[in-house]
Amino acid sequence: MLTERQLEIVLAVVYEYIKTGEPVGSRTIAKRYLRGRSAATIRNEMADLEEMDFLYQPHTSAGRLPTPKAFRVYVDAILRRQRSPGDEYQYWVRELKKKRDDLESALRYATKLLGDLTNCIGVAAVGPAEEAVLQKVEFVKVAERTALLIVILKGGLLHHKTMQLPQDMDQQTLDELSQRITVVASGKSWRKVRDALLKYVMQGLQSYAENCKAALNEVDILLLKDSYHLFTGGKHNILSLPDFADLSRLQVVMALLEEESSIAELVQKFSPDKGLSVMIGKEDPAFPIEDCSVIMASNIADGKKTVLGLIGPVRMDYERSISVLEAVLDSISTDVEEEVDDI
Amino acid sequence: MLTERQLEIVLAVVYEYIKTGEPVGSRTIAKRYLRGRSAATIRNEMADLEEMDFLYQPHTSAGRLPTPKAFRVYVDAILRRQRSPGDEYQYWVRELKKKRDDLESALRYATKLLGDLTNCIGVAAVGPAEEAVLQKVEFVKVAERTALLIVILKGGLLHHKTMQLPQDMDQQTLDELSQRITVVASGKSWRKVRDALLKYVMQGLQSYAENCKAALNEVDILLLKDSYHLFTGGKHNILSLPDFADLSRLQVVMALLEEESSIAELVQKFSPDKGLSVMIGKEDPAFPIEDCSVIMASNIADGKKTVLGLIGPVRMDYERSISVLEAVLDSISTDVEEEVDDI
DNA sequence: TATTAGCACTCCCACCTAGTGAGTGCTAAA
DNA sequence: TTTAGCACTCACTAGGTGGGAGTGCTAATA
Repeated sequence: MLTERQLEIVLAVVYEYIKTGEPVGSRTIAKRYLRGRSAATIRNEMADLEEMDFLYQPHTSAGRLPTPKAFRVYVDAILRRQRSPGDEYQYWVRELKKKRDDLESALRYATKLLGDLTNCIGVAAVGPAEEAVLQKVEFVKVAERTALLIVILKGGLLHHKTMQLPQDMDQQTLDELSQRITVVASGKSWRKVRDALLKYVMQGLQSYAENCKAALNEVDILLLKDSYHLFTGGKHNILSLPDFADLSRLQVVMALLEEESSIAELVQKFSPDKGLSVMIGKEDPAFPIEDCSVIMASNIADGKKTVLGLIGPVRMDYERSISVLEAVLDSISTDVEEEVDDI
Repeated sequence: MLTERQLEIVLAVVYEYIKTGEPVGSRTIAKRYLRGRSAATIRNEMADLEEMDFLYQPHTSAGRLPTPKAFRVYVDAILRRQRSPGDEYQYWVRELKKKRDDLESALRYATKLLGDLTNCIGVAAVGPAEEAVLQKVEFVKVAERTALLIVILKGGLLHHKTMQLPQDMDQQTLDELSQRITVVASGKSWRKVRDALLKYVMQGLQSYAENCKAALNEVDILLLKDSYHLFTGGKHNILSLPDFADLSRLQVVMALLEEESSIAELVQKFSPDKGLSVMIGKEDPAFPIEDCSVIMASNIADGKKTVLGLIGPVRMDYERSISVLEAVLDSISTDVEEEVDDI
């Protein structure tokens, strides 16, 4: 589809455009990237590339700008090649690792860091605690037919939720229920024990069958179906970018970011085994903003699916952004070992 | 200090400026606000008011703009007079009341609502649970000399925190400790029982005196000294305001908002018995942004100090903003009754 | 056939130049 | 004390100009 030389030109235009933000002329390319050829030759190639929708001119007598298609080619080239971890920002990443206390605050800090290091907006999302290992499950009665469900995960993480009970239940019976669940589930991941649990839990609590089912279901929701919790940081960074000098464009981006639902959709869609992915311009309908790119990567942290991302202008330094993102994600991620033990 | 007529002119200039955003001329004031007098008269008065630092001219041949001093006069006049609850936004406030589930999400929603209704940035902060009534206190061992402290408040609210124990302690002893604290504190506010608690808690746990002290201290921190948790919403609103057409100004505001610490300071300083207060321009050093005003009000919600605020341009519709803020705050606030019972 | 030098052409942009109008300060009269 | 009148100031706009970067096309060249 593209000749070797055309590819070279496309990559050069994108690279130069990312650096300067200005339309790139044939002379520049000839002088800095394809020294053997003259500007006229490049011009001919460029005219072809324009027909093929890799380049376009903002007006007749201007240089060329890359289209999203050209960015795609450029980013794919970066992703294909082996990336080396940059050094300048390693200090910050170590700093983050040092401060890493609970996941929430780590992510909050990470989004700021991501944003500041790349001049983009940092986003983070934690999903359900699918891989987490349980330590204790407890129900506390807080009102008639209302209980507070508390799940403590290994490492001291705590999840809780207020739930309605189909039948009223006194605290003693709730304790019995808590006890039964804890005995079986402790030291294992919920995903593995949930199916085997109901029969055992019901023993001695037959008259509360409905409650038992409801209780297990709520734990299910809490640990497996909990929606993603979002963080963003460094929003102010993009204000200084020339790409967003236009206020109306800025407003669209900010409004979308505050909406959260579209970001959540984006994260939801992004399955962790995808590694790292880059969306350019309006490639993904969930983030339909021209001139914005999204980079996302994910891993497991504290037993939870964790997605880290960057939102910035299409004209961003992808190379740097990607390696910052990878480094930060790496320093957030943890592997929690699970006790091997059956019911 | 100001004659009756001068005051009238100041209020008129502020009012007109808030409406139009343009410098206000003597003719406008004469025609719309002081019909008896001619423009020339108003001009003379205005020259005096300029000397007194209530008005200024952006350039020689322009109308007058109000200084922060003039805004102060205007706002004080509003605050002095009885305010009527507006009707147009009552629908949204009712909606908020309907959705009011847990305090966190209510505040999150409230900040959005505040922002959208007033075209400002909504902020909210919840402080320590000073007034809350306890239901249960529990310690769960999660590692060698590390325990998870869980405090359940009446109504099913939960606070938790990981703490270090001076001495190691097995779960059984931790249970004993939990039990002792719960028995005394349940049904009362922590503030009232904390001082009387230590002696009782130590009984039977003499050899763990250090741990007991540490444990009570941690509950103290969790319930009384916990720092404010901040929310902001509707940040995108100010992007469309002509007052922030200047990107650099916008950037300063956004950066400050993301910093959080200065907002926290602002909230911290604001003591709840102050009712409602308005800071104009750089009146408060904690929010040193020219052309920005802050309105804050606070109350108790779910036993916690709750501050609601608005950050917007100095040129905002104070009348509307104040009444929206009061209405939203009112719909968030709750009074929790406390059981009357002594140790 | 691919490449290149030359040249006319296009169009943005920065700069300048009135012209317009809203609003002022000052003065002198009511 | 108030007001009409008038000269003056200054931001804002529209229209005009020159320079420069970059193009497309053509014809000569390897």
